[in-house]
Amino acid sequence: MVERKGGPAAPSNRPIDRSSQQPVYAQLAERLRQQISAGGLRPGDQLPSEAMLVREYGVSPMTVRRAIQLLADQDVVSTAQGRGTFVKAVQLGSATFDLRDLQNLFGNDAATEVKLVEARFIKADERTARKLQIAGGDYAIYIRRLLRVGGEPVFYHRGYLIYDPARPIVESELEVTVLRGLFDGTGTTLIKRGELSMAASLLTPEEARILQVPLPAPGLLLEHLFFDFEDRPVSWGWFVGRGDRFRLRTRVGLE
Amino acid sequence: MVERKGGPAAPSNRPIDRSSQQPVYAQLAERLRQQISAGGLRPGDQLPSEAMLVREYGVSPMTVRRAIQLLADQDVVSTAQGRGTFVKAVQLGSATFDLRDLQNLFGNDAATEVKLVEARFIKADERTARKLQIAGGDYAIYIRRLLRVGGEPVFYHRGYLIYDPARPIVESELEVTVLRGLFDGTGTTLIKRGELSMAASLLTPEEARILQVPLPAPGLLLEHLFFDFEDRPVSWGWFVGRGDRFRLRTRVGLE
DNA sequence: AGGACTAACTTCCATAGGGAAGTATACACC
DNA sequence: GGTGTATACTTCCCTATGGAAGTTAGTCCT
Repeated sequence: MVERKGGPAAPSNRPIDRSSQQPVYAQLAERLRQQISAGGLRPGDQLPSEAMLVREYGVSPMTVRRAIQLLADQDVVSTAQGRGTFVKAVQLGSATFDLRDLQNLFGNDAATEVKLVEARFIKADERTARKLQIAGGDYAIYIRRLLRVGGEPVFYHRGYLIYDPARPIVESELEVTVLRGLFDGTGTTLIKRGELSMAASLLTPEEARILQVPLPAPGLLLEHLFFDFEDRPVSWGWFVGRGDRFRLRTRVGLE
Repeated sequence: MVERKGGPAAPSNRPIDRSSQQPVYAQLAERLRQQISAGGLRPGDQLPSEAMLVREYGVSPMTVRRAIQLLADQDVVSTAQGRGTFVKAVQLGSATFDLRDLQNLFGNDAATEVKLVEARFIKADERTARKLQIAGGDYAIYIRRLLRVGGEPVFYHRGYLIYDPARPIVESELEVTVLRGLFDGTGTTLIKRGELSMAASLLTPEEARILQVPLPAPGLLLEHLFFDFEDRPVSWGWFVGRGDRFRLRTRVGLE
């Protein structure tokens, strides 16, 4: 048997595939993730130091850092300067629900249709005026829209829009396609930021009628308030979805 | 007036502060973000190329890449090899609700208490057996817990735990403190991954009684299924929160 | 007019090395 | 026995450079 003269430990598995389409740093991150997933490294355990990984896999320090940073971004490991890199335990608190599932409702599928139920001028009541930062009694636009998938009502959307002839957004917001644009970013570019909140509610009689469910019924409420690039409110509204049909899913941990 | 012989455009603002605590790449990212936020760069616009930013700010290419990658991670810009880097429009679909708010309920505040309502053996019914991947009729552990903040009930948690003397997790799961550990990752390290889902529901009479609300009432339902490092189910359960008290918030866009 | 090729851009990847900043530990000293 | 100090380790940051890979626009040839 011939003694290796290389490092103290033999290269853990097969070496990195330099001809692969996948970048080296991604391959390295994948290796480490697999070691954790397979149980070779448990939560709290310290990973080999960057210098060791450099020797072990024969890659440059920056590449190793890049791989570890990737894992840190994904909450798989945590790093502490001067101490080392450690495997993170699963955190329920780090779970994130995103609205991409909801976005998929709009996507691709031609069976999705948005119907404009109503659009008219109203005088803003006290709450609406406060949200839109206009004077009470000023005019705003009130719109109601229904999102149907395969003929079935899924989402009911109501909102108030700023009415200001100097701001062109109103016109485009009335387009039924704008709903979809809001989700995938293809729509108007006049919005700088938005505040969202989600809660469970009881459907009002009107909501239940539109969504065609018997009362009492639960609804998932998604409220949104958008601002333009001058930080002025542009629109305020909310989606109401059937509680029994609507579910957000996510995962924590590995794989 | 003396003509500058440098680049075509003068250094946009003040130069990077090399003595700052904040790393150079972070400062650069912050500058670019501000330019976008102030409206100097609108959605769809192309950012200066990496080479130009290198000249403009007098930093190395890798540092520029780092800054841009940071913005790309945060969905502020998108990059396309060979074409350039562009400012992204606000996407509702990229919004993420995370449970950190919920985690804060447990944190620090001594006014938070977890009360163990019940814990006993049960024979798993068909649905529970399927979720936990055990035989129907096998024993499992059923626990009910109530989370109170400032004396008021906020969350009601029910769950089924695998009963297996060979697996030590059961003991620790019964500890009331484990709920908190699940959120911040300080608890048991035996969990490899989890599947979560969230929906709106009507409170059952039992839930309404425990949460002290009159019927009918909405509830926010958070279901969870955890697996150990052998990919076997460990626990299945769900949190029910008062719909009128419970709200997840988030933001999209800048600032 | 239409198609192949070239040149000039872009982002992306990886290397090699230097130094700053934080942490833990062994060891001499009082 | 405690206290400071030196040392070795860690992650972190930045530089400078070379080339791969993708896109776009123009030029030249047919």
